[in-house]
Amino acid sequence: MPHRAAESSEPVRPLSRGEARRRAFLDAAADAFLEHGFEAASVNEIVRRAGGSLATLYQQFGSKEQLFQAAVEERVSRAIAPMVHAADHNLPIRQGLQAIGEAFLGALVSPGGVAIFRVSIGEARKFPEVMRTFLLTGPDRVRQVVSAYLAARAPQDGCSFASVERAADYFCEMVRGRYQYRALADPSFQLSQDDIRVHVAAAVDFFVRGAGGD
Amino acid sequence: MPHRAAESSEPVRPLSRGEARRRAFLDAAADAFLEHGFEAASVNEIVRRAGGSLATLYQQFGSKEQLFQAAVEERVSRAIAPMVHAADHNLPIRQGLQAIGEAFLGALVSPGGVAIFRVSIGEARKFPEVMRTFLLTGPDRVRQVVSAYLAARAPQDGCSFASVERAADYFCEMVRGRYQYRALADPSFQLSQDDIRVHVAAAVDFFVRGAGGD
DNA sequence: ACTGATCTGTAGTACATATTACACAATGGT
DNA sequence: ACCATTGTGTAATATGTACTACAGATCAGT
Repeated sequence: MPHRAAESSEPVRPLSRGEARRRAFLDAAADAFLEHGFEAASVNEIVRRAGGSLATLYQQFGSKEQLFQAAVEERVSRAIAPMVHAADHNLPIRQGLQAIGEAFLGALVSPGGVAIFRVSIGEARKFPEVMRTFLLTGPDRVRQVVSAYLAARAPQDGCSFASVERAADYFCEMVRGRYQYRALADPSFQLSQDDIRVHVAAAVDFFVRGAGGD
Repeated sequence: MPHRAAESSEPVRPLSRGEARRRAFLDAAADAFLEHGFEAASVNEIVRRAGGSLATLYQQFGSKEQLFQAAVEERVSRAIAPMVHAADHNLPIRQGLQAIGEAFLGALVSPGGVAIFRVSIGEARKFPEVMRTFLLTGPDRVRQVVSAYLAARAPQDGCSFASVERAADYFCEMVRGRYQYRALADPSFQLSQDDIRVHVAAAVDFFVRGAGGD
């Protein structure tokens, strides 16, 4: 037994080399799965792109299913991070919602966001865990951010709601609007920063006036 | 050449027998594709369920792709029909929106609706036509119905909008809310008729008050 | 530089599945 | 009742792909 390693059940730091390969595999796998879906993506193709060896991949992940799960979940949680920082409780209601809404809609219609959405939903029956992760770290997290912001800021701006959670829900769905559908249907569909601003501003206006603000 | 058939290029009525087989194929195919997705569904399994013969299926549809397209598109357009009849321009705004909203949300979270949504989006990259059909006969159609209803009825109930189309968009998205996500994530998720009523009523309330009604 | 472990490259296995070929049975108009 | 057309059953082809086996290269710690 090693005398310097921690006596706990830690995996003894299989760090540098294996970890690098693992990262490369995960990245290539996420690309392939997000582009083609689970069934249509080929493991050999993933290895070819990642540069490693098929044997190593199977030693590290065990099966195509587990690789899919790991790759997509990692990509999901990474894509959401920037959105959380858009909430600033010191901004007045219209500006605050505008900032959150723009970050949200921008992520939704980005190619990466569309791909994640598509594959999470498309494979949800075979991989309920992936869908669960997507929901928890995606829509639910955003709703939570909006909800916290509304609770903290809405009263001093004259807005009130029967239920803050429901109001946050409504706001998120209004921002999504039809644009996510369009992006899902047409890969060439793009929203400029201006489009996003305008659409979010309209939603904020409808929302704030409905809640008694201004 | 037959002396009674039209001299045009009509397919000479291959009616009764072929049409019956065709229906059976389409139905079994839709079931399989909606359950497993395009890649994972097996043509042999479809034939086994439909009862016909593999050769006939290929003679009628040509390929798995074309079968998928025909089967899913037919199922899509059939699922939407009942929703259109929920719009009654003589009902006052709250009742009218309530009726449309209940029909909409009920269809969205029904097992069939969830399956159609999942497969349309999941296979949208490989089958953009299916996604297009889904959008046109589904969300777009509902928005159109809501939009027409609002334009016809909102003024006499004291509601006004900067843009009727956008307002219709918002209403539809508010009704969807988080429930469609939940249904997508959890196959056992169900909404009772009461749940639907309550959720739609809350959305109608928020929407009508935001638009200056009541 | 040496050694034990880990990664690499290639090739092979097992299996599933879309698609076709062909001989035979059922059908429907006359 | 006949006959051409169309559906049926089975089996074969061809291809792709997940996964494994194994010999050799590459690395990390001493």
